Amino acid sequence: MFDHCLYFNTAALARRLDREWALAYKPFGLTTPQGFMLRAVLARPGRLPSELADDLEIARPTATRALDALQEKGLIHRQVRSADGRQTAIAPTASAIEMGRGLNEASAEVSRRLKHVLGEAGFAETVLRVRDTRSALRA
Amino acid sequence: MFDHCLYFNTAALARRLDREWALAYKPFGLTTPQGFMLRAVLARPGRLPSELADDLEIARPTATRALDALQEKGLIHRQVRSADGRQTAIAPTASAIEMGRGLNEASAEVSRRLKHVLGEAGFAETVLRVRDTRSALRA
DNA sequence: GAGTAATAGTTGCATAGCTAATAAAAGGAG
DNA sequence: CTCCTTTTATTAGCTATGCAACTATTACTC
Repeated sequence: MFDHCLYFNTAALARRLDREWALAYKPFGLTTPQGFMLRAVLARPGRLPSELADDLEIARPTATRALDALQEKGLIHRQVRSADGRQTAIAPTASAIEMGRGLNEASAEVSRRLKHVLGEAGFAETVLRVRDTRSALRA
Repeated sequence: MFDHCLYFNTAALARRLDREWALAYKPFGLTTPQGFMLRAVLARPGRLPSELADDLEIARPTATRALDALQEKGLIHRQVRSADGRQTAIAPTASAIEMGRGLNEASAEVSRRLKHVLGEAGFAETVLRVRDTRSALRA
């Protein structure tokens, strides 16, 4: 019925992919968004919530909530910056750093599996089209 | 950071597109998912919640909630089927039918605008790639 | 330097989505 | 017929997301 609708197809695919990732991150006690947030923190420790929100293309309050969840699990901590008291640096805990390697391996495994199912070329082409579409709608 | 991740790009695009549709449906007092659900009901009155859930590729409980919202707004009503007491037929109210034309026009307008921004070919190609990816992950 | 504007983060409130559990009806086996 | 299974729909509980409003801090203006 909505076969030709970009929104419908995109949203349905996003839900489907979330299930893949959720399964991969479950052993770490993380949901999909939490897993991505933690990977972003691990990739560049000390960044601000607003920067992380930009990275993940989510609203700032959503980033706050994801960070709350990670803090609750003892995976990140917040440190108010002395230079500017409005800003808080987000750093991974030792426990998160330890988890990092496994998390990246699990992530790579999901990508591998998807590429296998979709074909290397099909996967790349789809990512490209979706990213281009996002860029075009940037405004 | 997640430029090559299919999930990240797809989920971000879905959120971006939701904003377009939300704007278009706002004058009708509907959210994006509610608008799509109502269009599905209007397209084929008398169907079951489970069939609508399949159409929209959402879980049955999610369909129940969307229908609750539409019923609350006086746009659909549920009728238990006499043939099988487990099933309920979903029908649009007169008010919903009246809204139907405007809703479809607003929907067409969104598609038109997106095609204009993305280019007719780019739009079609993206829809195709996303739909094919969904099919490939059907299993 | 006092008052105003801007900025970072958070909180409040609402919606959508899922899984698991429940209720009710129908179907099937004996 | 009675018990068990299957099916439809719903409810319960949780997470993610966004907008709007609020707080605290910094920056700017005069």
